[in-house]
Amino acid sequence: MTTELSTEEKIKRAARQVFMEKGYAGATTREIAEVAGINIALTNYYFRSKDKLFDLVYGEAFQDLFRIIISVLNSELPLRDKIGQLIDEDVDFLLKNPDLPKFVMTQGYLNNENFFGMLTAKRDAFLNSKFVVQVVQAQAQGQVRNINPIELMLTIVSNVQFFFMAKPIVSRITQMDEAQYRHFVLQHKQMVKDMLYQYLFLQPE
Amino acid sequence: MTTELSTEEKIKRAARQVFMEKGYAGATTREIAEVAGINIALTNYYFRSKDKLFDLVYGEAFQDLFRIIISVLNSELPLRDKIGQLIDEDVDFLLKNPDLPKFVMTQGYLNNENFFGMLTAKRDAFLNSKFVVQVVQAQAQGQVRNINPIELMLTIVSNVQFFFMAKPIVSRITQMDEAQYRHFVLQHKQMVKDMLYQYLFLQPE
DNA sequence: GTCTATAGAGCGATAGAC
DNA sequence: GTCTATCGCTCTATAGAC
Repeated sequence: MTTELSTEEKIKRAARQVFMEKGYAGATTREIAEVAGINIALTNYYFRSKDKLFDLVYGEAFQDLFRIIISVLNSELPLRDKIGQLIDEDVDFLLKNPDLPKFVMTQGYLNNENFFGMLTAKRDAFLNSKFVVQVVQAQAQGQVRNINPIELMLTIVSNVQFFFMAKPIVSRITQMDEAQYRHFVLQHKQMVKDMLYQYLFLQPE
Repeated sequence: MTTELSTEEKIKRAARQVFMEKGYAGATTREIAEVAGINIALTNYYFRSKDKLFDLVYGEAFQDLFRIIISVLNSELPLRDKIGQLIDEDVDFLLKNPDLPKFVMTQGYLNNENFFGMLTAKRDAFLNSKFVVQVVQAQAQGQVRNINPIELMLTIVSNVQFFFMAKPIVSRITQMDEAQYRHFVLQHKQMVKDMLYQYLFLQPE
């Protein structure tokens, strides 16, 4: 039995759902209020405006993802396992927030100063992470192919996010239902890992 | 000297630009008319409604991409070169239509019957392509790793599209300007090729 | 805190003059 | 074909009662 949520929390959850589904322009405060089971006036009472509510929802989701990723980047795992776990965590997160990539890519949101500052901070956290040290060291020892760590990270993300962003189109083309698609994505993780390992880790001759 | 465009063509180009930039919900017929240098009434005179104009723009862009891809799939190239060319053509197309993936992924467009029919036709064209025959044959001969051709194609697309979809965020994180980002994407093509070749083509022992 | 009612702006679409 | 003017609608935001 779920405990009764505060009105504020109900609005935030409704906003997350509707914004993620429709994007900023496509979402309306009316629909958010309806989903939350309250009226429009209350959304503005708690969050001042549609803009501010959007910023909040968007910022929180992003923070969550980055927090997880950076904690993996700085974990004690060896490089190979760490790459595997980055893929696992990325998939897990997106299974819970399947519309986030769409949401992220769609919004002309990047002029927002708060968001820009956050991005810069995360970039620095990445560059100073244990992960980058591990990559550079392994490359110096000739164990790992010489690729820019940022390009590597982006390649990992690329191979995961795509299947969430393109889900509507891919699941139609492949005629998979919800459960089948989920299974496909989980299985695809292993292919991505195999591909990256095979490419990255150089065989001793 | 560009020859003078017809009003119809001016509207179509303006619509392409504005829809790709803002998405369906974010775009307004007023802005399209303004970009085209005409008034709102004319957009409706030529294209009846915002919906129909959107369908047209979206459909044409999609057709262009699929036409190129399918012609490569059925070309006479050996498998390795064909995969390379799929990557090249995909990148080339997206350099000319950088907002198409965003446009595609964003729109809750997939309920449209025309579009669904088109997708199904393209899926069949893929499954019946020379490319699929080549993959299956090479797999039967143990030259290529056993992966579903659709998953392979999606992986190729995934590794290209991402850098266009995520461009605003990636170019900010990496602090690259327009020219630098273009160079990065072009260079990244080779990494994707190397990665796929390394993974797919099995070494004879 | 929560509601109803509504102001004020912007939207898509069209009527009607030229 | 092209325009101006405007209708009717929906949106965000808020005023004001409870």
